[in-house]
Amino acid sequence: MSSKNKVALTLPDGSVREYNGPVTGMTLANDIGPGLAKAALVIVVNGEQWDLSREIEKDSNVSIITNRDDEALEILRHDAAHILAEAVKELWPDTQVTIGPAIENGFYYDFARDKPFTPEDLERIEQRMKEIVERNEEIIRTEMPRDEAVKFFRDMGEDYKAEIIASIPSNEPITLYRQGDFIDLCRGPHLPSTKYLGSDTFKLMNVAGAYWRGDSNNEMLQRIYGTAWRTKKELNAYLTRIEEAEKRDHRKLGREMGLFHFQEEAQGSVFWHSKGFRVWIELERYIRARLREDGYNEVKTPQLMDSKLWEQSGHWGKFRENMFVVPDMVPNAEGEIEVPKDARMMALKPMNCPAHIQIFKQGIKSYRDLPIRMSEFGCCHRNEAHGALHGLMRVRQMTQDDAHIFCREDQIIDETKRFLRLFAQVYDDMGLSEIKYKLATRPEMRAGSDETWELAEKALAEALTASGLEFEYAEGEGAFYGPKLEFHLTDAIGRTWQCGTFQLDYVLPDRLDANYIGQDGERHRPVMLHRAVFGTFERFIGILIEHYAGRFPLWLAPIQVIVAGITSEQDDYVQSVFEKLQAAGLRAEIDLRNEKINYKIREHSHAKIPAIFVAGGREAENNTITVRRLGSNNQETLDLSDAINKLVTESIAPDKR
RNA sequence: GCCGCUAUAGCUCAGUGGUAGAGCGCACCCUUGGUAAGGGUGAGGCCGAGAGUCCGAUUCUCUCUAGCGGCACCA
Repeated sequence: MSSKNKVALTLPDGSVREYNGPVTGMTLANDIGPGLAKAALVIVVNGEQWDLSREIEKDSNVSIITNRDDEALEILRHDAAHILAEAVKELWPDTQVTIGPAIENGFYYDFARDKPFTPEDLERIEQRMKEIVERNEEIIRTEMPRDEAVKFFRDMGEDYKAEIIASIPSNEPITLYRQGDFIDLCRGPHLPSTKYLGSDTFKLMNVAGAYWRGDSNNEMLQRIYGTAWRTKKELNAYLTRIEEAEKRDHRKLGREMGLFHFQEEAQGSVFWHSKGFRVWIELERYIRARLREDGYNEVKTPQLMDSKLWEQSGHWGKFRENMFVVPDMVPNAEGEIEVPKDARMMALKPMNCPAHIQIFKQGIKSYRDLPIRMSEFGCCHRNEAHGALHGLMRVRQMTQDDAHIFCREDQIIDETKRFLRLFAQVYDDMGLSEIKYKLATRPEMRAGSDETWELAEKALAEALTASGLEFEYAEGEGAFYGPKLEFHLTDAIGRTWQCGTFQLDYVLPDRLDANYIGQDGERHRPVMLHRAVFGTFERFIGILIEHYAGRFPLWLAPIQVIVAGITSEQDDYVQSVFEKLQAAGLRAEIDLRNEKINYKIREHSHAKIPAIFVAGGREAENNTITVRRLGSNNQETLDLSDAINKLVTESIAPDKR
């Protein structure tokens, strides 16, 4: 028991330091050693990050965060955001500040103002930030009573800040941070002064619009993004990393490799060129085989269906603005389009599920028939917002490797596990390992009872855990008809995309009146599991292009091998090699151009062709071939049949190995 | 859909109030060369679409369309 004034601080190594009264983190660090005092950034007091200048009044467990700790970077970036805000306020005092957190790789700050920031403004701001860093302004924490704080910010014309205070729970203190003349509402903690952020370790990246509080009903603010690091070296490494990553961008590679293109007349829909479509064909063959192995039966359902069905399914109500709707009519002889009032409305399917239920409903199903795993490479159309479209990742016409599993409630966990096994197999085959698993739970707007949701969410969590997968919850992100598992992959630029999905649905079978006869002779509702492994071919191929940086494994490569001759003397031999490669089922091309071998090698290497077969006089004479593989500067001369066999073996798809 | 930026040759990009240029690619010719660019010649553009200002617009202004970066929405 410590006396009233004494403060005992327990360090991570278990040692205890006693003080005769309140003590700051800075004092403690100084007492431990001058080296630590220099490196110290923030102190953790009973698990909570505190400023070094804040007085610790009670016995506590403490640890000191230095520049070397990962947490330091986040605090540094948060400081950078404040310095950004200070710079903007100095340059344009009328601009209102709102929020500015640290994010992955950097920070941002949202401002409210009429005039947009220009690139020149960004330069000025960055320059001013450097000045503020050099000023080495002390960052001072103060607490303020709630009412006073609201008035304080209102008087300054900072209405957003006043609004934020109102949303802070009443049991939490209102803290302000001052640096120079700039005062911001902030939870903290911050570093002792602005110079802790180096003047050459950060960079402003871009400006973008962002809604106040993330709500599209609110006004739009101007967000400035920046990146910040411990050292200039780290900053440069990051900038280089981004540059490198941009080279893998599937939109760039897709054009360079001639895989696909987009054009205005078909916004958001892909023109697949023959090379790109070869990847698709191979993937489709592969997943079809995997699905068949796993007990799925493939179907094909209509593209265009009466709006009545969509009304019944609930899509008309919930998904209407994303649906392409067409009247069931043709233009008159003059080509004019007049839609009669009573025209039947048809919709291009945005999903396959209602159609699959129609198939399920044909005939009477017994509990013995379940589960039924019904798959379809369904081509769907969704009228995505213009601003959402993004290369292959977000399109308006997409083909899913979709399937619906109709099952009894007692089969849910087994079916989930079974799906997770399939999923793991497929992603392993593709060499994709960095997958984020998320369990999306009940949203505010939802159908079904809480008990049902409780059960469904538990079932998914249990199946994930049983499959040994680590996951995080995405609260409130579930579909209105049920919770879902989301499988996220990251693209070259660091954005994450949901590919595979697994959703529980108690609602749709009910709305569309699907039932089966149970053991008890009564009718029961089946549970419907919506699931996709790739998600959509479009997005998945986009991810694969970036994942492989265009260097597809042999089984997926659009062109697997190119045969090139050294001189025109070997044209006949080269032609015969090419024919043998084709006969062996390989995707081969031939290069008889009047170019030097150096040139051909360079060009085909740039085109990311996995194998180049070179034939000169020696090869033609001995019936051999010299093989050069992508990524290697070595070459190897082999008997032609051996070389072909080797390639054939290597190009066997994972499902046939 | 919202905020901002961009749109010139197949690709990457210069450029100008007086209707355009480079490199790569492409075509033809010379060259027959052994593993990442051999040489020469040449053909390609309604300067995204529409309107306005001007004697004259690819250039300035406005509208539209598409793309890009975010936000919102979502596989």
